[in-house]
Amino acid sequence: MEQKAKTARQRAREEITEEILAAARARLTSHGPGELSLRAVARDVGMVSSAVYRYFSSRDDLLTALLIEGYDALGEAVELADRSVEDRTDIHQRWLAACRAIRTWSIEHPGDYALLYGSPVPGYAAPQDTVGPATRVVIVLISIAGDAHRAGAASPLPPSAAPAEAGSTVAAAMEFVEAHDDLKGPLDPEIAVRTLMAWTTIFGTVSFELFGHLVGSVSDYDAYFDQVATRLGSDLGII
Amino acid sequence: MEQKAKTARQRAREEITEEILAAARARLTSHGPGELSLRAVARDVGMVSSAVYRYFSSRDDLLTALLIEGYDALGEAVELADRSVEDRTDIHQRWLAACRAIRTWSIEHPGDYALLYGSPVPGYAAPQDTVGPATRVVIVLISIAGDAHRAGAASPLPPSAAPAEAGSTVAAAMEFVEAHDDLKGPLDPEIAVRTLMAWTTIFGTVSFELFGHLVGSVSDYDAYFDQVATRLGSDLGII
DNA sequence: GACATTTCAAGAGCAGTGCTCTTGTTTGTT
DNA sequence: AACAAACAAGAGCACTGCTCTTGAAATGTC
Repeated sequence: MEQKAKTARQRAREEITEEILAAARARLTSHGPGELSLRAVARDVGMVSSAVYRYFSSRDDLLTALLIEGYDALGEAVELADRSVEDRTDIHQRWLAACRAIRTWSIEHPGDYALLYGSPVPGYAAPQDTVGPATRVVIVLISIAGDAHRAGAASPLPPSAAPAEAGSTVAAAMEFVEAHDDLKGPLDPEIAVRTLMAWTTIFGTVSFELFGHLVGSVSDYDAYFDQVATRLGSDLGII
Repeated sequence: MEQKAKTARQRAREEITEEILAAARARLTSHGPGELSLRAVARDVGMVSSAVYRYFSSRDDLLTALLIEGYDALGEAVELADRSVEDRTDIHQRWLAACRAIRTWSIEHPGDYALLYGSPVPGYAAPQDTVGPATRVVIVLISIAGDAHRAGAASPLPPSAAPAEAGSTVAAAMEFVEAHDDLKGPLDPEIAVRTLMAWTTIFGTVSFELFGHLVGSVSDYDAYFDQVATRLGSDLGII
């Protein structure tokens, strides 16, 4: 029964916490993560800076909260994009939709993207709470690849010149996949390597686009990204 | 004749400029680019902060100088690695050496790497002076791919599901290559796309390793990188 | 050689930052 | 009503990038 009475203050706390996060998020899209000023977000929500420390024990703490929110938002966008393809056997469309969702979300949230996938603040180690949300994207990619191969897609062959021990280098990833409930069945080492590579290439492409490394090389970023995504799916043997 | 007299002061200027850059570079390796404090480097070289402004008109100016130095250092390391392969027809070794050089340099200079390929400071547009040094790495990769295909390597085929206009998306890159003196001959659009992709994947892999996104997925980073580099060369049709 | 000009280093100062500590007030519990 | 916990505000510390002013060198000119 004290829930309600308690909630009176707790609800205020949650609301203010949310207000702070919203203000921080708003500042994040215009400025970068490094420029996020705790005093500025405090002013935005009409507080004095020291009051914010009752809700977040440090600036890094605030960034961590934003980090988790960001990973979750991106993960949900990608999951939604995959789920939106009604014909679940249309691997090509599912793959393309997931890849495009990554890029679209990133372009729409450049500040968040820089926080998630840009250079981390030195001396700042992302706490364990972030790894769960952070894996949502790659889980979507892996499940698409897994569905494709369970449906009969041929596994890509390792190049003849490849160093021998392909599987052992990504053993951790394969363990993770097999321990994950939503991903059924074991994972071919070659597919594991290829999916990791594809994941890396997608985010490398988005990073290069957002950070300006493709200026002068790529003229049509939308078309280029589709070309990349298609080749990645082809190299994975799934489209 | 006044060169010597003038040089007395100018040489001191150059030396101090170099000292500042060295101190900044030293601080860069331990802390990140965002944390680079102009006042701290001033203290390191025994000056007061305001004196530094005689040598660099702003903090961004200092960062730009470090940016150019970094691109040049990385470019030179990669060029050297390629040149060190005596048998110029051994494309496999050249490709692997160049790829490994990128990773090795990046791991040895994480601060510089974050400056070059991490999230840029918002509102900071890299000036034109940086694009020359910045292209040195990709030029090495393109020249290796070009040598391979001139020596008879088969061009990779675009995937059957690929969107039609492959070449037009990377027309700018192809123009750049054809205008570049050290790169002889025109460039197959498919090779252009594939080389851009490989370049992206290499830096994506290094970024993911340095920024901690592969923790829990990859156990042996050296071996994993070699697996990636080999597959990239294979997808390019050059090894 | 004496004078004038430019270059340089230093200091003070401004507005901003993250963060801590103290003070007074509000809220919730007994 | 009394007490404890939670809270907002302010002052303050050490730091940042950057500007402006002051005084001292080094350089160029007569």
